[in-house]
Amino acid sequence: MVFEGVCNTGLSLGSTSINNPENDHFHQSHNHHHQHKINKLSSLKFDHVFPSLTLGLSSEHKHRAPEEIVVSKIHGEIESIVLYRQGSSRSTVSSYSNSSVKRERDNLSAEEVERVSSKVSDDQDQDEEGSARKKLRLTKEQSTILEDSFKEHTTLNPKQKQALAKQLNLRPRQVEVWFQNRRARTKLKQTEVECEELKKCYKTLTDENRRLQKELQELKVVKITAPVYMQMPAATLTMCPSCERIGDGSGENSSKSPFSIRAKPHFYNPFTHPSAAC
DNA sequence: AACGGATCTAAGTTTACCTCA
DNA sequence: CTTGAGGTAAACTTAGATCCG
Repeated sequence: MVFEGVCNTGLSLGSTSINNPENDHFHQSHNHHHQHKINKLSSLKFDHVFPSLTLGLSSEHKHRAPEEIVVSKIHGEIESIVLYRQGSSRSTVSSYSNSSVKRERDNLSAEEVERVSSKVSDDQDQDEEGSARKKLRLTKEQSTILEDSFKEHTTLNPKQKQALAKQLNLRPRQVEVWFQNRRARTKLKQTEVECEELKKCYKTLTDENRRLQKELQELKVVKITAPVYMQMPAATLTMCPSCERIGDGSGENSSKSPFSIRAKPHFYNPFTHPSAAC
């Protein structure tokens, strides 16, 4: 085990050396101050990213215009109303999921899910005026496509967002929110990994400290029984684990005496050197 | 150069929904 | 079958940074 590898977790949020599979994606967008420029560049190639991904939706759904309202009927009753609105950063929820339908959701095709799970109150104005917000649950297909997209790039430029929203039959705002939350989850996961590394580091250091304390006690006993050490301050006696010399940490004449005295307190790195206790 | 609006993101919070005991 | 707790994720809010006219 190498000390630096354990403790250099880079827990500075966004500047880490942990080898996390998601890390690269995260750092691709770390410097978001430059993201506007990056987005402008990356938008040029976005059309090649998902050349053939579909949700199995009808062409009319795929190319639905913003603000279009689709009403589906099942057994003669209005079963769902799907709104596609744009331009509202304070998006009100435009879909409602029937609880009896949700459990079946993942077994349905995207089209079926859209038909049966997206519902809205009769009065959209009421919805916007503060009725309980309803939460859309993404289908497996939608989640998969979003995840794939996230692997390609952790942030989206407007063009990418628009294209993805169209592909998924979601509002661009929903795609945007998903990416925001996804980045947050990635970062949280990364932080948890780093936390675990720090715990390991702490435990190793604690163990080593305990071992060194024990060694110190033993050396104090040696000092008492061996008069040759009497002139050295007991509390600063140390033993180099590699050459097994004893020093007092005061500085001079360290190289020639078998009882070396170091200029500076020596920090023994247990991760890069074999333990003296072993 | 300074200013203000538009836009984006991170961070934190709220809340709908789901699972499970 | 119902219920409450806890977890998850979608949606929201806020603050700060950057760009651009």
